[in-house]
Amino acid sequence: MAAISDVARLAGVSKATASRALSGRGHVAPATRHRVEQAAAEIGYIASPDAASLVTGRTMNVGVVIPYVNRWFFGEVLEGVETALLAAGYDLTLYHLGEPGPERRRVFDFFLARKRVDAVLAVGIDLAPHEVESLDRREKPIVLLGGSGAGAARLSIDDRAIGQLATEHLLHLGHTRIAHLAGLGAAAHGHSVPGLRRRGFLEAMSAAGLTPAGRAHIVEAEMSLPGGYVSGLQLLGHPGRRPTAVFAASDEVAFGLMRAADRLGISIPGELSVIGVDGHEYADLFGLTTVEQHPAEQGALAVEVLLRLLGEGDAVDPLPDSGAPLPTRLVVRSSTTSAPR
Amino acid sequence: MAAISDVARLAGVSKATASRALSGRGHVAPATRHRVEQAAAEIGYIASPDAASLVTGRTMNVGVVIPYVNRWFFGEVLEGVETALLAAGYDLTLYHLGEPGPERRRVFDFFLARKRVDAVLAVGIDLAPHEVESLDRREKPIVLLGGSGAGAARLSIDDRAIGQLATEHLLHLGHTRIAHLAGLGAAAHGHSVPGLRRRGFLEAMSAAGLTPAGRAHIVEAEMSLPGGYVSGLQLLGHPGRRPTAVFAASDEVAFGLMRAADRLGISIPGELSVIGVDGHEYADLFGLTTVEQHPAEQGALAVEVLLRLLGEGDAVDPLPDSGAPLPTRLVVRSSTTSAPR
DNA sequence: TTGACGAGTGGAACCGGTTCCACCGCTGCT
DNA sequence: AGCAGCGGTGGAACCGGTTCCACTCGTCAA
Repeated sequence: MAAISDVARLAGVSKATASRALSGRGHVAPATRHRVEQAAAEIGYIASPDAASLVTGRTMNVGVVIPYVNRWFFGEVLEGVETALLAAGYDLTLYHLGEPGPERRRVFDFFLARKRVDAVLAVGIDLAPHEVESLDRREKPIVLLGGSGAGAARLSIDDRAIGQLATEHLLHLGHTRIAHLAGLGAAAHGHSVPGLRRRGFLEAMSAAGLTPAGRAHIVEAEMSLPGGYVSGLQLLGHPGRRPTAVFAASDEVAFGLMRAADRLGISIPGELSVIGVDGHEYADLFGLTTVEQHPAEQGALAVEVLLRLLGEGDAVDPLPDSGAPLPTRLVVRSSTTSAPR
Repeated sequence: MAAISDVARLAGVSKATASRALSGRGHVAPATRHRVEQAAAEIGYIASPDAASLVTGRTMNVGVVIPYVNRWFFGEVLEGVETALLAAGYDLTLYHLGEPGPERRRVFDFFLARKRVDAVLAVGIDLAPHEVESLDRREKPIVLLGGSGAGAARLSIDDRAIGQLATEHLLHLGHTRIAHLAGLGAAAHGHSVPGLRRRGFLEAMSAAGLTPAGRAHIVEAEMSLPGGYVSGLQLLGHPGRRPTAVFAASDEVAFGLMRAADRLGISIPGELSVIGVDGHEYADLFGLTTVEQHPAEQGALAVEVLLRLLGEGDAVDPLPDSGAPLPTRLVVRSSTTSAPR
């Protein structure tokens, strides 16, 4: 349709001047700028981002890699990221990485390697060294929110401290038979989110002189409500040595556990205290005690860091709290209470 | 980095031939093609999509406009859409439209109007005529999944029929005092999703010779779990003429209602039958009777239609069931039972 | 008065592909 | 034998911007 040369002709200036006037770079007399803007508006000129990208090398587009969109935490992050990017004039290209597989390789080698994104924001993903390097080589900044990957900027909460804090809350209430509904892979991957939360749990327990009753008191669950339900039934199914309190690796897992308790006729918090992690939007409704984090804000913050890396805005102000873990907060509700007797 | 001219030089051919060899368009001798591919692999050549877009006008990128990412239905659709687009080699640029506001205008006038997307897929959004027209003028196909917008290809379930079906299920069980937890705006916007479901409800009721007991038996709720809880308390709060069955406009609303019933000590299904709509992943766990739809499949189907409109693939095979409503299915679980006495 | 400098502008190269057109040589048909 | 037709290839234009460089003109300092 309308190209910048049309605008230039209509305004009686050269392409060069029209470009300067519209993009705001370089010197243009105010009167000229006005004429060009007028002309652009008149013919409904819209710049082609492709042409601009081709020559500047900047696409104004950020790739977001995320393992789930339908888990509360990730959906919330995505919303925060999208809003922040849009506000900065950036597009967001979404890559939903399922379980590690051949698809994943395709995303990194084909989609992200092309010159279509200026940077990559990975949420809750463990990046392999060659994946980081492949993006590094193309000088695309990477920001990690949670997850891991050597050599990339990284924001995250302190999952170990969270596990500790949640467990200590239960300990302070006098519980001693405390179980942990961990995320899948907690035992196998010590550095993963489930792994760190599990470690915090174990540290708090042993600091209190307690050892969880064997593997019966640490059960792994898929990090979802149904996962919590299934593993919850398993955990609570043996009436003999049933725990009086459970630290669930996420709120969704906790909801599933509560549902399982309900099904088994175990009252909460009377017979069982439950604490989760996340600050899920339903936590209040279900009276779930939890360690809150704020995924939408985290997403916005990650975008801020990313824009800094891209040299956007005044490079003067330093990164906000770079290095420090993101804020979390213990919120006590009705799902936890003192140990029975 | 490496440009196609480098590949061409290394392979000893012209840019033109290198381009043909790599893109697969036009005639190239097998031996030549092989030499070019070899050369491309050797220097790690990756084509610049910007340059290609500039000249072909095709971006291999689809804009997806969605009002929520953190509602189950929408998250599920998004996953389906993303997977299908990725498989076809397309990128997905996400635009999260909050409530109608100034942001929305910006998305349509600035982001979508540029030449960066080949087509737009709008999920659950009512497009204003000028929004459709603005995209039409730029010859960008639009596919609607749910929502409305004259002049665009549209896929949707039959929300009126669903309301009718759900209500009839309750009627068949002998209920007569049936309430409806409608979505926000159901009364005001008759053509919206909540509006159509409400209409189906009313039609089924009057076909059975019943009239809902005034406005006390149709309450509007935000289409979320907390929304269903709040409005559920309101609906069930008057013990006098409490309904024996409720048709909730979505599964999430139904979950909230069930939670409210729980809080009020009303047993389900003993004292109250509940039916929802969606086929939420938690429905099975909570024993919720529902009219299932399949958002991920719907998303994939919408992508298929979109690719057809873009002339992708063999244009021979016709649109799948174009015009016919998307499939839904009544799934009876333990939240509904015969009317008391 | 002269020269340096900066604002303001135009010409042209350039980004990295795709595609039109011309051309060559070979096959196969008349 | 002559020519149409096609496979195979290269040259060059082109997509729509941005930016380097050169140039002019006016101002201000030496």
